[in-house]
Amino acid sequence: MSVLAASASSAQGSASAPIIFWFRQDLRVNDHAGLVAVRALGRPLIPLYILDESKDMRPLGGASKWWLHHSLSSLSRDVPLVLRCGPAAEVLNDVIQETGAAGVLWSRCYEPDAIRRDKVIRDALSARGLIVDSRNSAVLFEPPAVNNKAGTPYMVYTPFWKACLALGESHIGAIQPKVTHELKYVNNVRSEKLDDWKLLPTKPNWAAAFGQRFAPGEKGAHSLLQSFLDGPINGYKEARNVPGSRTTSRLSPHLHWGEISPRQIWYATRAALRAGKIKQQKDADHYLSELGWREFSYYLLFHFPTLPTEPLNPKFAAFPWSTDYSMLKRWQKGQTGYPIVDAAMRELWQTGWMHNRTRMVAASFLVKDLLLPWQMGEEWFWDTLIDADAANNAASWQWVSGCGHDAAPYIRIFNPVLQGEKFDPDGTYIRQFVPELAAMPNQWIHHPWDAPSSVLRAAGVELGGNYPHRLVKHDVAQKRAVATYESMRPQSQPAAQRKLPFKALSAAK
DNA sequence: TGAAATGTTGGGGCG
DNA sequence: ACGCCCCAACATTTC
Repeated sequence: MSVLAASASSAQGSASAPIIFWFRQDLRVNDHAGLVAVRALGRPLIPLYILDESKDMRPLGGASKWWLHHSLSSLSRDVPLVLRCGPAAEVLNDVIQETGAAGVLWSRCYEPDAIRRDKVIRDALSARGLIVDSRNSAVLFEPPAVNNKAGTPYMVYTPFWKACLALGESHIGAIQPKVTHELKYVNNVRSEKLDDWKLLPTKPNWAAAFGQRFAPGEKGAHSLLQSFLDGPINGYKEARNVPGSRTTSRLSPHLHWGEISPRQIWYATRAALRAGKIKQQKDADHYLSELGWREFSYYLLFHFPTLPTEPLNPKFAAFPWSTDYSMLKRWQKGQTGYPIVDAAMRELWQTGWMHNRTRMVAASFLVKDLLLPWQMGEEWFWDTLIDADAANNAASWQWVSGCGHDAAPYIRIFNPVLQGEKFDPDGTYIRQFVPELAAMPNQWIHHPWDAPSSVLRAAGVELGGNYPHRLVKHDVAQKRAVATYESMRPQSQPAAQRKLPFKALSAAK
């Protein structure tokens, strides 16, 4: 240690001292502003990934770990990645000590625990005279750049996204060149073995089917984007709602880990539109507006750091949630008796991913039909989704629950039968993930409890046997939800007063 | 990114 | 041929 430390301190001031790039949720080498900044410094690079499982960071979900393993494995084919585990501040100190590094660069994160951690690290390193620098790599529009006239955060998606679009492509900036082949690397830095981190499940290997659907890593992300823009984006505005079809881009996990940047998606989509590969502007606009929802989620999490756990609307703190957790288990296992909900939850369990339409249906069922707290759904999704993302997950659960940023003036309750009939009319999705219903005719597959017993028998379905009875009757549950939610609604007050709780919340931040 | 209730319209059956 | 009724399909309103 003493020899290393001595050489370290002498090298630290010199122009040849290496620089650490700390990879986090930017696991790519293209369009990477941080790596371009490393090139500008002209110093040898130590590409570092830290597995930080300390208590002040939210632990990764199981499915996220699976993805991370493969993503790191992919990234380490492009750069000689150094792997370390431990509290980030300590690991960075160790690597600086060992190598005499002149400083650390990273891409900014927007999760509250990451912001807190990064600020501590930034302050400590710069107090020691080390180089510290961070860039945006994760969003088109960083939260502080988007402001309304009143100086308070936007609380409704549409005006938010309009304000973003008004900032324009000059704000989004140009794609950054790939620079990894121009960099020199420090190649004798101690690294842990990825396999030793045991990020992959073993007994049982519940991720067995994940790899059939997804190819983690930067290359996988770009081939997915290209194949999406080569076809399925045409008709996207409507077809995106059909869970039994392959009509969404499925880029969410790649986006979460930064294997592809929203900027790359933005420009590729615009280019495809100009080239005539995308026939209708509305399909391109709608696809990009989905990136807008992601931006909005990051924006909300930035302005409201308690978003993952506390309802945005403070009235909901006193919501009389159910405590029947046996129902939670049935929901998690896809045993609710509602075919579209069960298909959704089993898709999640089997593939680590769930279609956007059925995320809304399944989430609405947990919160509105079962009256179970949305935080429990948020936690389950966090653990089981390969695209688990603190901002998207929290914002979406709050939207579904009606305690967040949904602009609708009514209580939005999804009817699982109607949603099934509307978006999975021939039962393709249900047949895929709820095989015990595969032989049910279209007419009954979304509500088998109404089917004549002869139909059930012919399809080999026994309600309460190989497929469960409904946990609740939706019409009854719907009325119960309306009655319960009614107590959360503001009494008939002037509109100006109704907005007060939100203003007070943002001012107090 | 909802659902149910209510309103409107237009075609076909039928006296 | 005409008016009336029924009702499906679609549109609008309401919560």
